Amino acid sequence: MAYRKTPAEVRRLEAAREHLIACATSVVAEVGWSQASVTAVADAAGIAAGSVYQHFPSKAALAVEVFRRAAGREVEVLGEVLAAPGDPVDRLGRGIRVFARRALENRGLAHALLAAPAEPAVGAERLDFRRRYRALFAAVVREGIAEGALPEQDGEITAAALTGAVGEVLVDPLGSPGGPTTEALLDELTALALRCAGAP
Amino acid sequence: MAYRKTPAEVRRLEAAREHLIACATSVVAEVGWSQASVTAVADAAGIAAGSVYQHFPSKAALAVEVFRRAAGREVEVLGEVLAAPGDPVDRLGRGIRVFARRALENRGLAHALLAAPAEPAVGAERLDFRRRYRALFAAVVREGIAEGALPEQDGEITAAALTGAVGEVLVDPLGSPGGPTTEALLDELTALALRCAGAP
DNA sequence: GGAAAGTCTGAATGGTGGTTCACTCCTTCC
DNA sequence: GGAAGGAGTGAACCACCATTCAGACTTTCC
Repeated sequence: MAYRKTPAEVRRLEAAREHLIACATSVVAEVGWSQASVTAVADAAGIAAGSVYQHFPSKAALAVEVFRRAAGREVEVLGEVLAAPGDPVDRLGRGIRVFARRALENRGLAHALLAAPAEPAVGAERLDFRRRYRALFAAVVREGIAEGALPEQDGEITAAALTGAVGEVLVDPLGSPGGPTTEALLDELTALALRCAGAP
Repeated sequence: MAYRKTPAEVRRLEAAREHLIACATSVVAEVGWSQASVTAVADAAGIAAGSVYQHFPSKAALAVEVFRRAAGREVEVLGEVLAAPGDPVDRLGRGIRVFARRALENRGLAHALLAAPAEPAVGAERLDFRRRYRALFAAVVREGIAEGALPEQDGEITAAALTGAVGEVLVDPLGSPGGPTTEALLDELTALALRCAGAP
């Protein structure tokens, strides 16, 4: 064996991979999955198209990685807010607010995660993502019911509705033009979500 | 001029076009937009691929027509229910029920209209479709507010949320397997929607 | 320094699917 | 009946991308 990867070399490769993922994420957030060709992504990362295949076996694999990273961050943040100690209804409101604020702050990415047309592999990932969101919301709703703060209801359905409602409000051009300010939109959305769950 | 279209001929062409649209709609409902190739649609209609271009200038034009027809029917039905005379809150509940029931009865089509990946032209049509749905719901919500039956709120946002909520609950695999019955799901969804709008 | 073993490149390859077009078949009208 | 012109056909065409691969360039290790 005349070649063993030196730690520096390993780090360099790792960094290149991360850089590629980061650039791909930007491209996707800007132009959507369908326009994010291998060439476009490679160009953005400053490498040749062929080099993408040093890091990922296929375009789909890269896309899935991009999705997982971004979605994972979101789920994690939401999970922390919802799992904090305190009144379930308060936490639900704060969770909605965080979910919505983050989406509004990075609309492109939010759109990519929630709605933008994508290849099947990413679509499957997205289902999982929504399911995880749903599970988080459902848990808090159930807690609220147990405490008597929320009326009897199917937590799963309410959770799905919350995800859908926030997604719909955000994805469509409601928040951009002459519409309400971000803060007003967040207030309205939070109030709506609490009504939706049946909070007084 | 040695050829003027006879009425019978015109009717025959019209029928062929309608037949093509109907078959295309079925194909789309069954396999989604992305799998509905020109060849697949033509096969379903029993004509050659090239013949599609006798009726439509491009695949996108056919897709848009298919979408418009189906979406138009839905908007019309919902519009009738929501515009009926009577208590706004009642009408809202009935509207949600109709929206949801129709979607559950033809899941494939509902999925195609609401969520399935599609080419940009169809995507644009879909935005319009959702906007029309929103406008219908928003009008009823505003009526409810004016009558004092619903609390103060931004009708547009509530309407968007209702659309998103119903869509999310329906599109994802919530209603198919061991989940609740259709009727139970409809009840739950209606209750949720009314809570969402702030009905007592 | 130089051989071995990578990494990187980007033009060529291949598959997919919408669109075209030369041709056949059918309807109209004299 | 037959000329004129539209409708229908389906194989060929073409554009678009993901993917590959032979060669150029780099790094490792003796």
